[in-house]
Amino acid sequence: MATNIRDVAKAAGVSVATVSKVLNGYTTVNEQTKEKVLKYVKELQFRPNQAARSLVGRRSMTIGIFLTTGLAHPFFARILVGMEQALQAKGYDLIYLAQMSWGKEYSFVRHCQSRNVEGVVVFGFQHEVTDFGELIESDIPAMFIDLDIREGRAGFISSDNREATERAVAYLAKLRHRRLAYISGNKDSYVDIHRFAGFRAGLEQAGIPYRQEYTAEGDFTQEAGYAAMQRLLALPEPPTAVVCCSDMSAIGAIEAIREAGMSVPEDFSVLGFDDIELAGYVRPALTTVRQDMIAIGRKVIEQLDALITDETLDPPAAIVQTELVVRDSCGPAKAD
Amino acid sequence: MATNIRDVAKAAGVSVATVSKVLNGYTTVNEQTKEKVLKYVKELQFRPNQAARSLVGRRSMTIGIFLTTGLAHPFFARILVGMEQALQAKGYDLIYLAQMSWGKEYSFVRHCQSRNVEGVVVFGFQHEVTDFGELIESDIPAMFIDLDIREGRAGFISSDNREATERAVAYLAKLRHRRLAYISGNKDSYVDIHRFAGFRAGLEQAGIPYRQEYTAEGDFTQEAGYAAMQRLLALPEPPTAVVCCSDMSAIGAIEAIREAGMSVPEDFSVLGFDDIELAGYVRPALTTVRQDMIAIGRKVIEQLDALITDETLDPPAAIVQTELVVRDSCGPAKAD
DNA sequence: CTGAAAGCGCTAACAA
DNA sequence: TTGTTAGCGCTTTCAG
Repeated sequence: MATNIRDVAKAAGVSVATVSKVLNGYTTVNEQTKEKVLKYVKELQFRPNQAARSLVGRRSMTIGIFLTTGLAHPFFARILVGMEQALQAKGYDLIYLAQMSWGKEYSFVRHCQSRNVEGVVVFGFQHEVTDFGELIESDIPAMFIDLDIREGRAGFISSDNREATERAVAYLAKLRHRRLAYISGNKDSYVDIHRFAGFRAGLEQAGIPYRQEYTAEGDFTQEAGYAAMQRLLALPEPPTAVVCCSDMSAIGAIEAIREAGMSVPEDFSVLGFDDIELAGYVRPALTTVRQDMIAIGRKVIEQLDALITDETLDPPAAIVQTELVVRDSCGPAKAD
Repeated sequence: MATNIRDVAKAAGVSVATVSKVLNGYTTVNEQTKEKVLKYVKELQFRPNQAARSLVGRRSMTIGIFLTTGLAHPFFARILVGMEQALQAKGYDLIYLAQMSWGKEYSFVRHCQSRNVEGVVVFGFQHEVTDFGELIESDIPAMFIDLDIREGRAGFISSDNREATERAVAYLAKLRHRRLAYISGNKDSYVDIHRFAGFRAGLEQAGIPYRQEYTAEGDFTQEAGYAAMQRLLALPEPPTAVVCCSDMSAIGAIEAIREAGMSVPEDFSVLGFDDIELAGYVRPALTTVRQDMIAIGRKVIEQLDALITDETLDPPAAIVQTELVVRDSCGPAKAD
């Protein structure tokens, strides 16, 4: 059986209260006694039972995680890596609330409460999919990734989507492209709205008029990228370059371009977004905007911890820098 | 504040004991009372506090997870997807014990105990890296993935590595390759031992004598695959086909073959293992052994649940079927 | 500076 | 069939 505080107290010849005080850093304990207690804590490898701890109102050191998109999301793994570092630094464990499915009978908030979760990180891209009202009203500290919710005790974090896309357009413009297209992600998603805004801003910067027909709707997937590109190519005056809202769309777009008998980057430039692992392996290797998912993971925990430990803190809207990774999918515009 | 059992009892006009009995499925409760209690449970959205529950010795419905390799492992995401299904079905939540680092000061087992974890899944590939002795002695039900530990209350699960590789060799032999090489993973890993055994068995089946010099040591990475292939290519009589212990090694191997001025699959056939996402995207697309990581994830939880709920159960050694995915990286041997 | 005792939310004997 | 009560392991007043 696991050792408990009484075992330690008995071994050290003190009361459980004293052991508890030592463990919780009270200064009202004699240095001698403290040493003695600590000695037995180490010897017995005692770790206070978290359940009992959180029961008496102490911190549970548990953070919950929820994904609206399911575990299969391509970034999830990397975000987790980043979270891991911060989790360790701050002393939290991460609990994946598996039974969750938002809706009528089931209450995510209740689930969190029953698990004594101190805070929760939510990862997803669409507002409509789920109703976060209950969570926001619950006053459980929360951090959203790629979802601009900032209300009550909930903040969010995301990449600098707008600037990143603006820079991407500038890069393409420097390659002398003038007919620039945009393949969007899901139209109402936070990231798409900002990337699209960046696209338009970039156009303006470069003195290129915006053309409605050069915006093709997608949904972040390869299939959508493929279909969107086909539509773009069917235009009377097709574009010569495209910025895609995701690497997967970019891959789909390249597929469509190839099928139309053209090659990338000679005839057409394709710029992606994300820099997923695949990006460096497909041919041509993708020129793309790298999102620093590890930094996002780390920061989301740091911010959440801040929210948890400081009740008065205004919920953050954290932005993480991106970087344009130049590979082989973009080239100079052909003089025509 | 979260509702507790007393709130429900008060609302329903019964004692807390009655509420508890209803919730725990005791049959000694009047049908009327039960209905009434259930009504208020639903109305107040009551969920018993897990901490209190596990404190009194009830099940915590919590499974811990530990990765010797860190979160960045390429399979982890897919395994998680599989685990998710089973977790939901069985009603567990998953806790990632983040502060862990095995060794002197830190006890993984204590950590599990302090979190009232009912069972734990461990994922990694090398025995040496960590000492699992403490875990095995602790009697905490455990399931290892790709690590053949079967002792006490610990079992394991893995793909049919031996048969898979044997089949892969048979496939290559059918393409009339006779000079078959093997690029290994870490030599002492469970999976490599079995894959290598399968390689030799396949050779024997095909009536091809084993040649020591055709076995090149790697460590699952792309770099190792690249280096191993270079060594193979430098042989006086180089092989014409290679089976690699991972897709990443296969990708590295292809790189080396190209650099040597040959092409895949025309001059050299390369067969991978895993079928990671990349496998279908690199050129040539990899012919490879697909590991069903989703099934592994699902099964590992099911087996762990069995171990948890049945104290007398013998720890399982579960094997999951693989499938040879034929793409473009293997072709017929050139008649020479 | 130390310890006795109450109580966190829940379950399980035991009484009624 | 229901309620009273002790106690899980811990923290925290409050006396000593």
